[in-house]
This record gives sequence, structure tokens and C-alpha cells, in this order.
Amino acid sequence: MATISDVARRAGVGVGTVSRVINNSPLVSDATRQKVLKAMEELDYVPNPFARRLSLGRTLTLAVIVPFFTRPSFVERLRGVEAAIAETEYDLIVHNVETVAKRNVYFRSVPRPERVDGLLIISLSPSDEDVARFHRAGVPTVLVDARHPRLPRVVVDDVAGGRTATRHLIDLGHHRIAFLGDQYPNPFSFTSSHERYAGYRNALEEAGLPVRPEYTATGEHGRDVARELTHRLLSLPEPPTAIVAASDTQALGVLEVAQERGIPVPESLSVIGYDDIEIAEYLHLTTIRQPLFDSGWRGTHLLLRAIENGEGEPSCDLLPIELVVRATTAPPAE
Amino acid sequence: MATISDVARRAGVGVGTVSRVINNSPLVSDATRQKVLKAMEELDYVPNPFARRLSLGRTLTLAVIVPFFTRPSFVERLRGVEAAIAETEYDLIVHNVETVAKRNVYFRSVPRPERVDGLLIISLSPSDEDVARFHRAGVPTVLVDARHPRLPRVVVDDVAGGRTATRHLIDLGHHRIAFLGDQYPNPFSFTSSHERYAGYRNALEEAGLPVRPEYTATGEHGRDVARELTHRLLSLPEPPTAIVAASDTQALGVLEVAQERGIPVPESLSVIGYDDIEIAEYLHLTTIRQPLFDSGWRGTHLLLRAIENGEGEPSCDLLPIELVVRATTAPPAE
DNA sequence: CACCCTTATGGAACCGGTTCCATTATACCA
DNA sequence: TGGTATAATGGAACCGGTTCCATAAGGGTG
Repeated sequence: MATISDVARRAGVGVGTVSRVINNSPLVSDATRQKVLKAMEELDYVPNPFARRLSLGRTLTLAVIVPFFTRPSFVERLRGVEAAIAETEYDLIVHNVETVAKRNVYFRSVPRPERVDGLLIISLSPSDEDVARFHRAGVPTVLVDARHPRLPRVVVDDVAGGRTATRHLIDLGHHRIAFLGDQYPNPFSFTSSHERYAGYRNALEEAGLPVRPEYTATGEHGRDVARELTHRLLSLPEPPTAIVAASDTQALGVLEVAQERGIPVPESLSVIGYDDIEIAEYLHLTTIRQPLFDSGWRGTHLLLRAIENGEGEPSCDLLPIELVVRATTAPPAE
Repeated sequence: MATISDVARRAGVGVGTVSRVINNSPLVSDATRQKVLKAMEELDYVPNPFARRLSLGRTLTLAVIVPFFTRPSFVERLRGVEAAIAETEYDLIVHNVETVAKRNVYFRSVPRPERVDGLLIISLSPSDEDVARFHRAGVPTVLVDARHPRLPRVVVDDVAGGRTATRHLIDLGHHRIAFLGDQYPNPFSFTSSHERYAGYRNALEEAGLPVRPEYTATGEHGRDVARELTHRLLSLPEPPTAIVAASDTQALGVLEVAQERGIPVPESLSVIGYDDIEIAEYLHLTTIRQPLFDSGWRGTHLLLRAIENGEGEPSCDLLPIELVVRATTAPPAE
């Protein structure tokens, strides 16, 4: 591979001049610039990025730590991140977290200034201790779909989302509304389901409806667990006429069980999901849409700005949610 | 940040010795090793990876070029890649391709020895010219779900998959079987749909059934286009009693249209998909399962081996496919 | 014409590691 | 006891860039 001094020799100039051409310095005459560009072309020269980074003292690398990057909602966020980074000179390294141990390892080993210029964390809320470490390391860090008062973040208002979903059912005339979500606390400290639950409670209270404890069903995230929970809810002496699911995936479990038990949706049971993943449209699932791609995109821009200008006061971008009414919600039977 | 000479100074040794400790050289006495480890601990020292790479002359980085990394089947392959790399000291850089222009840019700029130690290409078949360039650059390259005679690759036998799917329908008693897939040639040179089509034809011919041109419907990949194509097939004077779809996504489009037109599945129309993505199980879709995660995993190991031992004769790993019979296929009505 | 300022340029020093070579200390052997 | 192989160590050179500093050439001014 050709190096910068090969180019310098061929063009009959010094290495400093070649470097200046590479970095578009105005301190090069046009004639010289042409000579150098010609030599670079002839040698098929591309600067060694690692030498460049070492010398610049910047890594030109961003890392993202993301849990379960196969789940559709995380993939969509990642796509936003990728799209934003593709326009820059940064490389992106993705760290996929599937166990708490892995998360802890990454939280310790990734945010180091000699490793990355910035860190993006998706859907994982770091502890105070973690955040203190990030700050000590001096690595700008941005959260997407996660919270910490001392870090800039892009979030959607999950409380409002839960409230909107529940409100929609109340407006249709439902009184017996159940909530099905992730258990809380959970090993990863995922909070979104819990906040949607808070919104659910708010909406009930605002409408003067009781919050019946037997109508709260939580468990590990996933369709299979959601199925079990649904069976439990529908076997109650007085079963709910509507279910708010904390995610579309869980709503799928509900729909599946309803079908198995011969309960027509939406005639005898209304179901609302959350996320509006691709399959939701196919299934005509009423749901709460959140701007997944956009959250990744904006988080990345927040991070790039923090790297540019220093961190400043941690900002909090609140993205809007949107109710998408399809065919799984309707007024109750009676 | 502490550097290697800070550690050397603190431990009262030379930088060479510290480097030997870092790299587990046996040429360090136990006493010295302990002193150095203690100094590293106290200074919270971690070697600068970029300096290390520059000095080693290896990038310790692998790149993967993957199209549409939100599509479920690609995500699952990527997860296999990620899992294999997480066990090594390599970093992974993901390049997402959504346009032909982007693919061409990545095919030119990514495979450079000063940039990556190895390249993995998923589902994109490079041209002869591309491959010649890869070889000239001296970057070991492995294909997953793509083919080129001069590159090692991990593929599934798409012809066999298409034949198995079609055969299943023939065995059920169908005679009027249509194929719905991607158009070919297409801008990305995706070949899998076309090969599945070849398998479809083989199966028909083996069974002595005619290949009716009006039963071949191809178009851009996606559910919406699949819907249109399905409408066309079902509006034929003699509509098919079964449809082989080249992917689960396209099978979803078929199911959706069948439902809209009030055609019961599988009683009046059998549908079989391909991939066995997560949602297929939920929809009880009969399909061909291919080992997606495993393909990424094995491709990565092939690449690591090629980096270790030099490339040798390009190998071709053929992964098995499997028929998964669920509830969307049955004998024809009459 | 001497002076100063600006523009262009070459090249050494540096980024933080690895590795090779020279040197010293120790052990073993005849 | 001298000689030699071996283990342990320090440090210079190097990887391939960037940047700063010194220097030269040209242009304008009094």
C-alpha cells in the first residue's frame, strides 16, 4: 500500500504538503495541489485511517450499545443512527446486549476516549455510578429511549402514550380495561413499559374508573409470556373488555389467544398495542406509533453536536406519539 | 489518559517490558509482571487500540456489507455475525446498503487492507470486476447468501428450497401452482428468488406438470407489490390453487389479498413462504426454513480462518433447508 | 532598495503502541 | 574458573499520519 511519503516523493513535494492537500488546507498553491492529486491518483492512495486517528488524537468512531438488536423496534432505531452517521466521516461500532453481564461489560469497557469519540445508548438506562464513570472518562454520551438527568437524551413520552391508548378505549365506552406489560423492576431496568403503565393508571383515574389490581398483568417481554398473561386475564370471573399492551409484540400474543379461545376481536375484546412495527399494519392492529427511526437519527445528531461543541446542559428531546386507529378496537359489546 | 510509558515509569521498567506484559509474552519474570500489572491497575490503563493497530499493521476490524438491514432475514444473519465476532478481539463495522449507488461505493471503498482485515458480504453478489479488485487489494472476503466462484461462501440451496416447497404442494394434490417472487434481473442482482423459481420449475417438470407462463408473477420485493401480483394471479380465468412465494414477506401479501377477496386459506388456496421469519409462526404459515443465524456465524468463522491461514481454495458451505408445515397448505378443494 | 508581511513549502517531532537488537545477570558445564 | 547458553530487560526505530516551526520566495510600501 502506498503511504503519504510515497505520494510526496512521486509528486516531488514534502509530506507536510501532501497532508495539507488531504485536509483541504488553503495553504497550498493550485499547481502543487494538482501535482499531488495526480500522484495520489496514480498510486491509488488512500490515507491510513488508523494512523490518521492516532495522530489526530480522535478516534472518528462512535459506538452504540443496544439491547436485543433483533427486536423490530430496536432495529428501526438503529437504522436512524446508521443513516445519520453515513453522512459523516465517523465509523459506527454496534454492541449488542443480550445479558445483564454483557451490558455491564460494555458500560465499563466501551466509553473510553482512546476507543470512541462518542457513545449512544439505546433503551438502557445507566445508573448514577455508570454516568459518573462516563463523565470521568470524558466521553460524550447520549441516551435514546432511556433517561438520566445528567445526560442528553431523546425520549418519547411513554406516560402520554399509555394515557392516550387507555383514553382511546375509555372514549369507546370501555370500563373494564386491563394492562399487559413487562415486569418492573427488571434486570435491564427497561422503564418504558412501566411508564406506559403509569399513563394507563392516569387515564383511568382521570375518568373516575377504578384501577383494579387483577387487571394488571406483567411478565418477561415476549409473545409467549404475553399469551400466558392473556389467558390469565381472560379467565377472570369478570374479564376485561379491552387490553392495553405495552408493545405490539405483546399485543400479538393477546390476539393469538383471543383467536384460540374463539373471542372475536374487536367485537368482544379490544386490543391496542404500542410501537407500530411493520407487522402491526398487516394485522390491522390499533396501536401507538412512536418515531423510532427519528429517535435514532436525532440522538445521533445530538451526539455529534456534543462532540463538536462540548456537552453543555443536558437537553431532553421529547418526540411526539400518535394514536393509530385500525381494526382491533371498537365499543364494548353490551 | 495513561500511556504505556506512564505505566513503565510508574512500574520502574521499560516500555518494552510493559508491552510484553500486555501481550502475554513469556519473557517477563513473575515479579516484574506483578509490578507492571499493579501499575496498570493503579493508572486505570488500557492500551490505545489505534496505536496498537498501526504498529501491528493489522486493523483488527471486520466490515460487513448488507442490504436493507431492517429486513428480518438480514437482521438474523447479522446477529450470527455479531455473535461470532463478540468472542474475538475484532471490531465490526456494518455498512447498510439501500441503493445500488451505495453498494458500488462500499464495494470500492471498504475492501482496503489499511481499513479492514476482512470483509463479509451478505446477499449481494459481486461482479467479476469487483472480485478482481478484492483480490488485488488482498482483503480476505467471504460471501453469505451470495455466490461467486472465486470467493468462499456460505449458501443455502435455494433451488432445492424452491423444489421442496413446490413438491410439497404437488404431493398434496395441486396441479395449478403459481410462483410469486422478485423480478430478475434486478438492480441488486439478488439471485435467491430466481433460484427458488428454478427449483419450482424443476419440481413441476419432474412431476410432469406444465410450467404455465401466466403462473409466474414477479416484481419488486415487498408486501405491497406482492399484493398486486396476487390480485393478478387470482383474477386469471383459471386461477391457481396454490402459490409458492419466494419469501415470507411476499407470502404475507398473498394471505392478505386472499382474506380481502374472501378466499379461505388453505381450503381454496394454499400458500407457502420462505425464510421462516418470526411472524411466520404467528400466522401459521407453511414455509421453508433456512438457518439464517447460522449462515452469519459460519460465514464469519470462514472469514476468520481465511485471515489466519490465507485464503486457499474458495470453499462453499451448503446449509440445509427444512420444510415447516403449518396451516396454510392443504389438498385442493375439488 | 531595504523592510516587512503574506503565502508556500519542507521536514522534524509527535501520537502510542510493537519489535528487534544490544546488554546485563544468572545458570550450567567442562 | 573461564566460557557459553539462556532468561530478562531497556530503549531505539518504526508504523503512517498531522502539525508546528523554520525558511524561502514574492509583493507591497516608504
